[in-house]
Amino acid sequence: MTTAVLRGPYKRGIERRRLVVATATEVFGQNGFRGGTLQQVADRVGGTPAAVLKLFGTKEKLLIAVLEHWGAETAEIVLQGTVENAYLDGLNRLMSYHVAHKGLLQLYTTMAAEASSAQHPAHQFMTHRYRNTLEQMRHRFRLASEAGHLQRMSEEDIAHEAECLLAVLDGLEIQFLLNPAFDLERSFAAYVDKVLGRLRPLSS
Amino acid sequence: MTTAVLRGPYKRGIERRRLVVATATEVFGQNGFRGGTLQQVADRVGGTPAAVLKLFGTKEKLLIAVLEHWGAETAEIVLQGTVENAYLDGLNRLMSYHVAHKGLLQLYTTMAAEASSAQHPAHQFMTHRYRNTLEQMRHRFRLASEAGHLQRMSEEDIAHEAECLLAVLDGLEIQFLLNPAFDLERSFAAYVDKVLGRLRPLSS
DNA sequence: ATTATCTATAGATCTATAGATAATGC
DNA sequence: ATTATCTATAGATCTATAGATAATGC
Repeated sequence: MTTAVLRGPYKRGIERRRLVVATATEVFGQNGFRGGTLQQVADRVGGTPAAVLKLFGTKEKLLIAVLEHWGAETAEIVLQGTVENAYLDGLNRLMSYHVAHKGLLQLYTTMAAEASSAQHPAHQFMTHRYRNTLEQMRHRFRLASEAGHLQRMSEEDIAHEAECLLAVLDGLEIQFLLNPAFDLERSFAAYVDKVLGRLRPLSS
Repeated sequence: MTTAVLRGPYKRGIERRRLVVATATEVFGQNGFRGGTLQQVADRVGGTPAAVLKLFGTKEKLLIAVLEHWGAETAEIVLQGTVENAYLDGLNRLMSYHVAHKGLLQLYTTMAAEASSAQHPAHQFMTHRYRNTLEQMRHRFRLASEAGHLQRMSEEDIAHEAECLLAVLDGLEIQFLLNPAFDLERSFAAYVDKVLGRLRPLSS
């Protein structure tokens, strides 16, 4: 009776997983989780649904992998922002990234809408994500305000600015997806400028 | 050889269609068009998928009926706004309606995201809808500005205000769907007040 | 007599599993 | 020897159609 030794995934398998995640991002983004199929993913990577499932176990686990990849990717970009601008420059960078990676953007907006049903497998992920994002935005406005980079703001003002900022972000992204000619980066940057202009300290 | 005489739908059939459209709004809103099934619709109205299909022909035609119903319903509400406020008060009313009719709101946001793929049956409908909505918002800002209810605005300013207005509308709705405790009406009204305050003529 | 609904079913999916074959890496 | 991939397939859907039965309204 020999003991089975787990060696973990091969190098090629890891690379394959990466490709499948990127492809599933597009498929789920364009058709939603329930509408997108493993067959579509397999076709696009040149393989079979069975092979895709062996790599991730179930369709739901594949979605989780896709969402986590998306979360890590975007968080890193936003954190490149600076305190002076309440990290709004990081959000500008995020817009550029989204324009360049439309599949990820489609996944994000599709999941935000689809996952509002409590039964959806991404429901928890998305509600947590939104709560966290709003909290971080408030935190950054607060930091910038306390450091004197922005006016003094009440907690109410901070909450409202954060809500509107996230809303404009999501809303302009939808407009871009429905009209590829729409200049997402320019429009969002204009909103950011307007916000910063409005909230700059009066003294300086 | 008798000539077949078309009598059109019975009273009960018309009522049934209304119920199916309302139910399909929820089903497509919660699961998307591809994810939502005729079986789900049939279960909720207490019938069979075959009966639902006989009323609308195909699943796609049912979606069209749902979208047209939604378009008519919302357009009527927005038109209750006044020129003095660039019809922004009509949008406030729309928010109240959406809070009271969550299924319709879910359909709207889900379709906006899902239909960005050119293959989606609602693609044309949604791209047209967004183009029209933006055009109407610009038109209303222009009217209010020319009538002296708002500051003089350049076409660029008007375009940017319209984009942001629609974006905030969509974005705050998503936040509400992902967090039912979120006060959508209050938040949107606050944005509207901010916009009107910023754009009121300096003289008055 | 027309419209509406149901049962039954065709034909095409979809997810997931089983078992065999191929590729990778110790 | 383990991991990865394929073929084949089970079992459960899904849309849509055909044909029979029930309900509606002239």
